[in-house]
Order: sequence, then C-alpha cells, then structure tokens
Amino acid sequence: MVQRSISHLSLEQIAASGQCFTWARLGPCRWAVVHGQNRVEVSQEGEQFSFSCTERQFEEVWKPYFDLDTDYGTLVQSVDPADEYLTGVVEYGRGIRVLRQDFWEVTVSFLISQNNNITRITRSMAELRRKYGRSCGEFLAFPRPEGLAGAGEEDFRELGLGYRAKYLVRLARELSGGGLEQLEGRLKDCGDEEAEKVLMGLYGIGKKVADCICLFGLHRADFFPVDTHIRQIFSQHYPGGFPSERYRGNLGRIQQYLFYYDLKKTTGAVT
DNA sequence: ACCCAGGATGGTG
DNA sequence: CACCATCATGGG
Repeated sequence: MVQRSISHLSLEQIAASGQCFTWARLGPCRWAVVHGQNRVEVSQEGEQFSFSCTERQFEEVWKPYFDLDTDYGTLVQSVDPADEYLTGVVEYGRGIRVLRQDFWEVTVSFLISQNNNITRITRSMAELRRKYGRSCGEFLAFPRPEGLAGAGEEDFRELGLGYRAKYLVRLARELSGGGLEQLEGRLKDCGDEEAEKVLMGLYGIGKKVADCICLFGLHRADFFPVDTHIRQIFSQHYPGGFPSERYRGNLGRIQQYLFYYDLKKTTGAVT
C-alpha cells in the first residue's frame, strides 16, 4: 500500500474526461485501473490517495501513468488572467491530468471513438477486453493485436463497433506478429509532424484520431485534437483564433481542460 | 422521430 | 483542391 498527498488530481474528473475508457468504479472515491499488465486500486479523499501496490510499482508504473512528474500548478498559473473563459475552464477541471496510457490501447480506443459517444466507446472497450483479453493473474488485460487478429468484421460488429469494425480487423492483422513493436520503434524516431503522418497512413485513422494517439498514447504534450466540442468552443469563444503559442509545451493538457468543461456543460453539470 | 456523438473514407465537381 | 454522402448504432 502506498499513500501520497497529490494536488491537481481528481479520479472522478479524469474518469469522466473521455481520455481513458477502461477504469472500473469500485466505490464513490475508489477506482480500479489497468495499465498494460499492471492493475491497481486507487482511493481518494481530497488530496490524499492510497494505491494498492508496492513503492517500487508506484514509482515505475503509476507515477508516470498519472503524469505525476508534471507540475500542473505552474501550468494553471500560466493561464492568461485576461482570458476569463479559460480561467474558468481550468478552475472547473482542476483535477484533470493527461494520463500516459498504453499506445496500443489508446490506438484502439480512439479508432473506435470516431463519430461515437463516450458511453458506447467505453462499452465496446469493455467487451473487447472481456471477449479477447489475456488472463493476467486475477484480471483481464486488454488484448494485444495478436489476440484480436483472429476476429472478423462480424465479431466486432456484435460488440457495437458498427462501421468501425472493418478498421479494427485490418489494424489488428497489420500490427500482429511484431508489427506493433515495429511501429512503436519507428514512431520514437519521428518528430511530431512525422508521427502524425505515419499514424494517418493507417486505415481508419485520420488527423483527429492520430492527434489523440499522439497525445494520449505517445505522450506528446503539444498535440491538440480538434473534435466537434473543440470546434464549437473555438467558434464561440475564440473567433479570432486560440492563443496556441502561449501554451506551447502544454497544448494537449489545455485541450483536455477545454474538452472536459464542454463535455460537462452539455450534460448539464456546469451552471 | 430527430439530432448528435472525441470522424474517416471514397467519390464527385 | 474543396465539398459531400455515407458509414452503424445507442444516447438524449
């Protein structure tokens, strides 16, 4: 058991932020989180957290996963005080962080996410894990490409993937047998622009999904995925353009604050 | 019944 | 190049 005091971290907010689709709620302030072959149960009371793991696992796996080496306090302070909208947005989502998730799982998540809603994405990811997951001790880890490569389009449609089923069929087969490791290796040597281009070369992955993969799966903090929510925000609050340069180095995190706020607003959680 | 959802693809002008 | 119909399917 590891106990830590951590600021700028709300499990509740992150779980509802639409960046990860595989957390399981265990209680009011308690979540089960799976990352690769690791699983942890985390509970939160204010800024007090307890993780069901060893110190070593915390340092090596969960500290990076929760992006705890990034100073969100400084980031929050860097927000332009004259920008009342963004100031409110960051204040509202003060517990948001951008997780450092697994590349393959993020790729599948956001491949499925296109023209889809978060509830359905979450359900499809759970079904994929339930049907094709690898047994990993007491829990199921998300399947690797090999675990999905045997499935056909109809198999994925049954899980609610709809027309995206054919994308996943092809992706899983292409990245089986070392293809995934090869792709990850190649992406390491790429700059941001190049990485985005490489990902867009995959069937079913366009610019927006590629940007999500770069941000959430490759941990490249300057990607700023523009989806329907962000488009709406831009037209409503930044008709003259968003001040990207000011937030260079943290554009992805700023994007996540904006997205989260807009997401809650449309569900009526923001007054 | 209608519109929307963390869009991408393939075809057309 | 820029548009645009189409793609499944559940949520609100």
